Amino acid sequence: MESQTTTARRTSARERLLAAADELFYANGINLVGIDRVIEHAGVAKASLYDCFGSKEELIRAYLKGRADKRQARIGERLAGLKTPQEKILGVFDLLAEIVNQTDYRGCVFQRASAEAGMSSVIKGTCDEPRAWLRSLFTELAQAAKAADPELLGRQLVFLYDGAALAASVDGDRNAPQAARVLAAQMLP
Amino acid sequence: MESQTTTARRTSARERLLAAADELFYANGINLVGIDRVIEHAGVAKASLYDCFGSKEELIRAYLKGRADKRQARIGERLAGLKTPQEKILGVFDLLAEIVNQTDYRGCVFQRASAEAGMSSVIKGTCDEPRAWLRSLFTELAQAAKAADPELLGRQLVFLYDGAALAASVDGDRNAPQAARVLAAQMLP
DNA sequence: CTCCGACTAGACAGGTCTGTCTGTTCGGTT
DNA sequence: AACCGAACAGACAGACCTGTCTAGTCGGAG
Repeated sequence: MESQTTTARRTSARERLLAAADELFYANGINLVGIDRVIEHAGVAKASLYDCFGSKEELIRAYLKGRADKRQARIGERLAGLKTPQEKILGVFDLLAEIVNQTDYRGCVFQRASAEAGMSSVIKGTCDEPRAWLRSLFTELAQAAKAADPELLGRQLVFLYDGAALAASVDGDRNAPQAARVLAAQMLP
Repeated sequence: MESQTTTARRTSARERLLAAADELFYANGINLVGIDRVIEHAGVAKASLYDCFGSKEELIRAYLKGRADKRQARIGERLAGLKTPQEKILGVFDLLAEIVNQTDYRGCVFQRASAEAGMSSVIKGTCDEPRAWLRSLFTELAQAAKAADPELLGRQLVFLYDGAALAASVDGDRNAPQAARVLAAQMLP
């Protein structure tokens, strides 16, 4: 109990910073949000940010990592309730359909961060991981579904996923994931 | 003849600025490139930039417009040499395959600018035009190919186009357009 | 020859950015 | 009671940003 308070205090600033960064970075883009806005929104001193993270880049990395873990977990949960690999593949698009219909949806985090990244290999690399993970997932499911060329099918499914996410945010086509799902269903063996 | 020199001088600064902006904005992102870098790279005085364009945002708009016109013309030329709508649709992916294999390819201009745009409706809107144009093109070709649902097919083709461009730049998958083309070919009636 | 319009060079203002540093408060531990 | 670690407030440095302004150059047109 006693050490909980200490822990609560220590993580408190960190978690509030992470929550504020998550909100502001996603809503406005990582380059257009300054440190001052983050700490103000988090209600935290600037020194606390640099004690916890050391740099803005590291805060961004933590933000991206958090998003990646969350997405991975969410997809995992969804797929656990589905049986065939075909259902699981389509389930990813169903999940995307739910996500893009959230009012504050602003596009895929990793697509946007990659576009904003400039030459920072740290951020680029952090974005690559969840992208590679999704591609692997699709490829493995394609293999389980006995696709003729699982590797090709996996890549094509990623095209559809990315394209639908982009259309939903940039073009405002909120039904894009459904349209992508229709095509995905036709591709499955 | 005499007025050509005057015109040459007037457009000279403008064109050098546009060329420099095109190069730097595309290579580094519109938000990470400052005015000073543009004018230095163009070999032009700062006042000339503000005489020609009035603001950085307008320079960005001109850069995007130039890219949009160029892409549109390039696709138009390519499609003029092809006969059936099916060939034309696949021709767009063939052209994309050539483009992403350029060594300095850094992804779709409009995808990236959209991601960087923040709340500037000017830039957002300028990105929307070429995107809408491509979607219309695909939809019309789908209609000409007597697709069951041309509107749906058009959107799905855009998903593939965007997804392939993204995979080529972000994931370094330079064969993405070919993989997208294979799928596009299967979709056509 | 004189004037005009395009261009140049560069100082400047006013703001924002990241990151550092000083000094203080305060709860929990020893 | 003394101490320590975490968080606080906020000034500060140094860089960079956009945009404005002054002052001068130069070629061609009237």
